[in-house]
Amino acid sequence: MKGGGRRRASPAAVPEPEALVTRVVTDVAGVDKEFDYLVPAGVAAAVRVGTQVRIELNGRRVGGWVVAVGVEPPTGLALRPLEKVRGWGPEPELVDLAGWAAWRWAGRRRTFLSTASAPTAVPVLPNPSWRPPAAPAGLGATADLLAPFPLDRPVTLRLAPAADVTPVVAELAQRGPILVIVPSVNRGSTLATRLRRAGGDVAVVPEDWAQARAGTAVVIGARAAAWAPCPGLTTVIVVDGHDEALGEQQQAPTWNAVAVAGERARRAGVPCVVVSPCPTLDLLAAGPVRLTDRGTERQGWAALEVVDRRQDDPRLGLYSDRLVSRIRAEPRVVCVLNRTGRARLLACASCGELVRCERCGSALIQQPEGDTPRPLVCPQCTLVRPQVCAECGSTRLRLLRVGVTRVSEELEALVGRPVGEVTSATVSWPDTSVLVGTEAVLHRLTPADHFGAVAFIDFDQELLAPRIRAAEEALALLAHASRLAGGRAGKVLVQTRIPDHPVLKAALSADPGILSAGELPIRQTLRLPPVTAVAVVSGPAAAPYLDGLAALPDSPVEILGPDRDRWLVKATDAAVLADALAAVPRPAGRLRVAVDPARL
DNA sequence: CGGACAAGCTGA
DNA sequence: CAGCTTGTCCGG
Repeated sequence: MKGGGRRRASPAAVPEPEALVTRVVTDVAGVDKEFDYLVPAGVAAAVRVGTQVRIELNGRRVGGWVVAVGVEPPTGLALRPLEKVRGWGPEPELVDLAGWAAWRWAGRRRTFLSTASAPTAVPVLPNPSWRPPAAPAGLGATADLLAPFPLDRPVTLRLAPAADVTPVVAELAQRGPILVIVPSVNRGSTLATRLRRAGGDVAVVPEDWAQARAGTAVVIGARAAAWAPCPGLTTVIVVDGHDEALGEQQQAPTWNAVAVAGERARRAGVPCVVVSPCPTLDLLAAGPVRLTDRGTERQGWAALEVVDRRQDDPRLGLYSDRLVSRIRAEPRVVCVLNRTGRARLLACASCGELVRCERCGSALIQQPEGDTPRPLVCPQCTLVRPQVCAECGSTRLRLLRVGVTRVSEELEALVGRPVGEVTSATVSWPDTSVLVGTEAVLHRLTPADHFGAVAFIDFDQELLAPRIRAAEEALALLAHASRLAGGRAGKVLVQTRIPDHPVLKAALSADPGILSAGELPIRQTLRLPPVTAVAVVSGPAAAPYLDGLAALPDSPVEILGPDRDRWLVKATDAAVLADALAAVPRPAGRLRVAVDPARL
């Protein structure tokens, strides 16, 4: 702090040499620049790195974050004062981490600062609450896994799907404040409840952001919690580190909570502990994996039954005899099919033409409700047309791919019991002993719902999905189902025409290592992550940007494409890729850079 | 992002 | 040449 005996700040625009000046990153899309402002004497104590402020920029009031205090502004500028101090913001270390993430995923700092901030203004902090949960009575087979951790890279603990992570988290909380990142809000509230029951002070973010910022024993939250405040942090824990929900896949920047957690822990000099029943190649590449004994691991995976459908007549449809008899035999079953609605793909029974939207070309689906014949609707542009073929006018249409609604109707008839339906859009579902749902059903239910069996109706859809990590995600589904079904006592059934797939072998023997051993050579051959680092570049401004990348000295990146106006940029590792992407100035216009996306 | 301002197009 | 559109620049 300079100018202890500072004179009163004059209202004049020309700063006095000793006036306190801050540097601010604005919360305005498109303004990726820092601006300097004077700190009014009355609020100087509240202004630190991370503080959220309001400033006047070009005649309008906008939000921003203080990223430096006591800077030397460029000469000859008439500085404005800060309009207002909005309240507490991210810790200074997280402001730095936002800069790292902006580099790592070719994004903007404000995206990450915004994620690291409270949902509503926090003018004052509550009192800290440091009470940890009671230490677990015994850790059993997991005790050895908690041997001293390296501080420079994450460690993955391979715990079976049905294993409870609460004792591990409680044990680590004995060392001081911990940050726990989980893949879903549901998972977070379950864990929070258990830790609170054990007497721990727990802040669940984003709701309890202010308490987390003030200081508490355990901070828990979903993906964005990788950016939650946690004063005195001693360990970062990621639960289900394989889960794709830990990565932002929809919009750029496509950051990943496991990578943020790892870097955050490394910078703080504390361990990053990742727990996963099925560590991905990305996790294996990031750091060592610690295993329990095989017997313990087996106990946490459900018995898997593979129904080989290669010999079945395709006209038999989605339901093998074995599937139907198993569902009849089980007291409570969940069936999973990753498609909503009645019919996801229709063809004309006379001319064979696919039923597509005449306006936008996407496949029309059958309206899920209403009178028969059900009209056809376009999921893309909401065009509606009666059930006729646009080519030949025939009204006879054939179902090529069936959706969840249709399946629940058909199963009800086949099994002779009422069937409920759960999709991501479902608010509440009936208390039936058979449920049919999209993958969302696995996220909505918990082991406490006592569904002892999970059946995947069309598992090949998962195994063959056009995503880089499709196989790993398929194994993750089986792990999730195993947890829901209650481990060894539960049952998981899959219908498939690829019964020898490594995913199924791995789940059958409760050994996820079988899948990684098979996947790594594929990634090596195709030169895909984690062997390389890739980015997909698209948008109107992509072409000049790629010209810039191609012109970089020593060609650090390989450029492939364009394929449908998208280019693929490959480098030997994430740092080389990030350096290259940052070295080229972004041309004006819209440009999307997705680093390490789910699909290419 | 959104305002300011400059350069380009149009029509009477 | 007013009146309007389109493009580029800039903000402390």
